[in-house]
Amino acid sequence: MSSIIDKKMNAKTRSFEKTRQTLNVTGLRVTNQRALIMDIIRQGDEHLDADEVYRRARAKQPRLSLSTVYRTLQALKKVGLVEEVHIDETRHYYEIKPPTEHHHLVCLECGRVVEFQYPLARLIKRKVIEAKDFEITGSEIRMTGYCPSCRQKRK
Amino acid sequence: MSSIIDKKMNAKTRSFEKTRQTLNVTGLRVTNQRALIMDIIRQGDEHLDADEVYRRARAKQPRLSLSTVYRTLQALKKVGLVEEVHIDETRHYYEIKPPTEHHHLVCLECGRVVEFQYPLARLIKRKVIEAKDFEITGSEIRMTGYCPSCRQKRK
DNA sequence: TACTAGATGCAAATGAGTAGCATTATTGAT
DNA sequence: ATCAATAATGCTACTCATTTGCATCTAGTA
Repeated sequence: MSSIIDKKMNAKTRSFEKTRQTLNVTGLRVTNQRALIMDIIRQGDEHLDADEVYRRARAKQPRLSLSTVYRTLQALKKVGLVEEVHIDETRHYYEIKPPTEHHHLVCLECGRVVEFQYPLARLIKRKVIEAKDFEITGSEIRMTGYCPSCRQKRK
Repeated sequence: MSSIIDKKMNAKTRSFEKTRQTLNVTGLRVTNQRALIMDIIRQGDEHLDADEVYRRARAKQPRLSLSTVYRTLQALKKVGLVEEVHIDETRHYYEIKPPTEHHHLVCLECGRVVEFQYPLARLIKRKVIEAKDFEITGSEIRMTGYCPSCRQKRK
């Protein structure tokens, strides 16, 4: 039975279904809005802010409201499915919680964001935990500077 | 002549004068408002947000406006005299640009902020520069977690 | 001392994020 | 499959940090 369904499903539907599965185990109710929002973040190659998620989501579900986007983002963050990143100071961005730790490098000129890997956790966490006796739940490195092409232009 | 003045000056006046000197070399005009604001940040042991700076400043100069605080903070940041730190997501905090690199550890429960030293620059910058060819101008680590006393309470 | 660009004060605007509340939809039990 | 309980949604109105426009003032300089 599910094989028939499988054959009918295109790539998009399948991704959507997978998202529903994922949501299901979190205890959150599985609504179309949530599945859609999460799907958008999963598909989104860049970091998306609430408004961009909203714009993309409305293309599919015009009645969806911005509050729902905000609330869903908070909910997904709380259950650990998405991560909130602080790339610039004016808004929050979201990405699917990544399996490998990475951080962000922001060009002050053009705003381009480059990710870089760095095992901050392993190196620093232990020291900080020992020294300050904190229980660490999250860590983020944000570096700012100028990307190659902008550096060129400035000269 | 200056010796007479020196004798008349109390600690506060002296700090204020020092601040004027500092401002003078930046090319920024030395106004009472700016000297006062910078002085407040210098004296402030904690991290201050714009509103707290405003409150403290008005005690001395009641006519000073909040816009001036914001504009001054931006100006001081631009010339590199103060640093903007992103401890929580709702507002910006400011501190005198420190000689030794340090970062912040925020308790998610009580909001307490603990600084910790870590030579991020030396360790990571080189790698990032090599790998991504960025020119790095600033870096910030923000770790979140639970401080000892809040951890206690949670149990 | 007079000029002038840069700084200030005030008030109004902006914009991200939140909250209240009536309506709707999901889920677990019947 | 139906239904009640309750979580989620869609509005709209709000909050609150930060910004902006503009008339006025003032520090630095000729």
